[in-house]
Amino acid sequence: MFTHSEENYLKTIYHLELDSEKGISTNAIAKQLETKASSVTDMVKKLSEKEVVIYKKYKGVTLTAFGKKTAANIVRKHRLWEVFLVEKLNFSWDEVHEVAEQLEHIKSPKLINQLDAFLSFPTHDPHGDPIPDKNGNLKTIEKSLLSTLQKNECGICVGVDDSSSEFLQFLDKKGIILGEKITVLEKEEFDDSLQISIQDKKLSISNKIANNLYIKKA
Amino acid sequence: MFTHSEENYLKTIYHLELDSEKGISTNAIAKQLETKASSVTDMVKKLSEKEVVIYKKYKGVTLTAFGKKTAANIVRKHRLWEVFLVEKLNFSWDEVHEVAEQLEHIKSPKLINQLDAFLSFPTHDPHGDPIPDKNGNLKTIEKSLLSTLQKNECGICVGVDDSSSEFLQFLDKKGIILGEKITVLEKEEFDDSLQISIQDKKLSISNKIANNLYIKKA
DNA sequence: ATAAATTTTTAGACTAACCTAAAAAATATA
DNA sequence: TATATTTTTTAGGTTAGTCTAAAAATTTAT
Ligand SMILES: [Mn+2]
Ligand SMILES: [Mn+2]
Ligand SMILES: [Mn+2]
Ligand SMILES: [Mn+2]
Repeated sequence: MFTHSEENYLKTIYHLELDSEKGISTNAIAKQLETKASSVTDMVKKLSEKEVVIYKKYKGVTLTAFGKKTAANIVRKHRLWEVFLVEKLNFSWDEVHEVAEQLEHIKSPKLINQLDAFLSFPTHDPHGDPIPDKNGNLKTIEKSLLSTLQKNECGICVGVDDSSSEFLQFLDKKGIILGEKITVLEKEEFDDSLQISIQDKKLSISNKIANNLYIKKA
Repeated sequence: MFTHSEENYLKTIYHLELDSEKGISTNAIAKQLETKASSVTDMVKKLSEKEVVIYKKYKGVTLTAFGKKTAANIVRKHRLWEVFLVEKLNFSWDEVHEVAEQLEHIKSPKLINQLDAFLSFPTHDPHGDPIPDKNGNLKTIEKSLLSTLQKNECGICVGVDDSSSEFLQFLDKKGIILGEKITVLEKEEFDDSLQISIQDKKLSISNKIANNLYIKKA
């Protein structure tokens, strides 16, 4: 139905649409896919032909309902494979993205349904991102950035915003693990750094870190 | 390193070389890959550039040592994925080929090593075909076609020659399962059909079937 | 409101992987 | 051995997906 490349475009547009109201610009897509805006223009014309996006020259693109569902399914596959790699093949959470990037393009509805069952129908991937259901629906939980918590507030660490290996490895080193309770002990005014406790340990983290960690308020 | 298409060519040449002494003709490759001989000529030139095959105009191609190792690794991936699909995801042996055909192209050495371990280092795929080791070496066991057995001889059913879904589903229907002991009760002269026993059942099978089942003599 | 800067599209070109039709080489046949 | 048949290669063309450079549209700044 869709080529490897078309699928990557769809997924990118899907992600970009999640945090933006307006049409997605060719430049934004190009930046994400590390390609050129002119290549994006060509591709969005094709995607428009295939009725997965609405494209108005100079106005950017938006996914159609069909496009959204198609894209969500690719995201579903990506995240399920990530769970598989971590849970079953002992990959660490900073190693899975690249491989999932390939696996997400495997075409077999049975494969993905069986995988889902094999993994006991996970709801989130190793980075705390929600896994779309078969119909492409995302159930979004209300989560806040750690940086928005006040002194003495606490919550469960449920996800990361930046999921680069560098950041993930940094979290590993600090001992910050998804699913653990984090309490803000102290909040420094002048640099917005935090003193937190997690698993009986106390540690100090910068605002940059706090801006990339999601907390579900208790 | 190699494109999806190059990998498919390598794998095809590898399989064709297993039962042929001479160079593999462009026509043979074209037939297998359902493409045209002229396309094959183009591709073998490229593969020759990349030093995975030796190509002499009008003389066919042969894999180099490097090409053989590369091809064996693709076959290794294909067969490990087939095991995974059957053992872990409840696919039946007639459904796995198409999906493995896609999965074999996923590039990640760690993935395949971990998968191998996860599956407890299987030596054969669901069709009884051997899985090459990390270095591309195949350990071939001596097996015979069921059609070569004489009356009252017996052996373990270890593989199929034809692994089309039609044939595999036919075997399922008949109750012929890999790993089971088969005894030849009777051999008809005029049509080479056999009366066999398997798992306490007696059944009659045609020569065509007997020519597509491998037996390890007891 | 005009001009300048930025963004986006168009035009033209490239490569990979195919194709068809024609030419050339190898093989089979008389 | 000469001729006919088959196999293989070459020549030229197509499509997908990419690129650079130039043109056009939009946005920002004066
Ligand atoms: Mn991808
Ligand atoms: Mn993820
Ligand atoms: Mn393949
Ligand atoms: Mn197989």
